[in-house]
Amino acid sequence: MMFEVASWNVNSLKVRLPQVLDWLSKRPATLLGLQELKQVNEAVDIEKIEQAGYRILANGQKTYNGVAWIYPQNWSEPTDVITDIPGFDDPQRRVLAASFGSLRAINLYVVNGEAVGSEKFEYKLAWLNALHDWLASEIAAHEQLVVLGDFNIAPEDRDVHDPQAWAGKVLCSEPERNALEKIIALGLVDSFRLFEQPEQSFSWWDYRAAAFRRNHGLRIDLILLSQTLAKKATAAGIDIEPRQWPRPSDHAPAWVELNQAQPAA
DNA sequence: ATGGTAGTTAAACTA
Repeated sequence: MMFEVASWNVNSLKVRLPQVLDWLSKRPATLLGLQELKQVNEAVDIEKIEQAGYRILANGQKTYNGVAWIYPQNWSEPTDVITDIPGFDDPQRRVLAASFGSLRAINLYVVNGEAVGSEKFEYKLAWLNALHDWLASEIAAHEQLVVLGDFNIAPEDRDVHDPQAWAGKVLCSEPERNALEKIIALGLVDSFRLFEQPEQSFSWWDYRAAAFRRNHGLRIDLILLSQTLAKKATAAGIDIEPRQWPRPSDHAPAWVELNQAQPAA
């Protein structure tokens, strides 16, 4: 009675949909959060997804951003869908919360932030601050909560291939890490660290400079669990195989296995 | 080495 929750920044769903369905074909009972769709909902190839036995709930945007849940066809329809941080005015599609039975699932594409001190960096911190306040109420309301996505923050130095080179830089800087710590301190657990992991485990590698071949990566794709769900986690990891496929996303999928009946299966 | 690559969209923007 297990299922899996996973997170994958696909950097264009149009390009990567075949890879997504290929990846899911080997792990059928999976709730998959996608980021960087780079397409509007109307452009998503729903037929291909349904042929593979899945459904999609999307919050898309043209060219940039966009998030979605892909869930098994035999699950009941998601409810209580939220597509924005409440009260935070933002034209960018970065948030998708939905309930699958008693499972509350929040999918995030956190602002990248460009460079410490930039305008986009200030937007990132404001966004994270608003996220924190919203998640406080979500955690209070839902015992079984998963918050996942591309956080664009490496939580600790062990999540960075060269901590000295990245020290103080965007994705690793203190203000970002503090904001993430504050969110986790609301009562969430980084599922990846519940289990022993290989050193130098990363989820994102720059396309440039042969970064993947040299494992010059960062772990910025996270699956955070509420205390109740953390107790049900039986394994977690990052699957680097799709990063080795032709024409890959620059991110690899992160996953966690939960010892629990599938929502409304 | 302030480079390099990838996606979208049509020269520039974002990552």
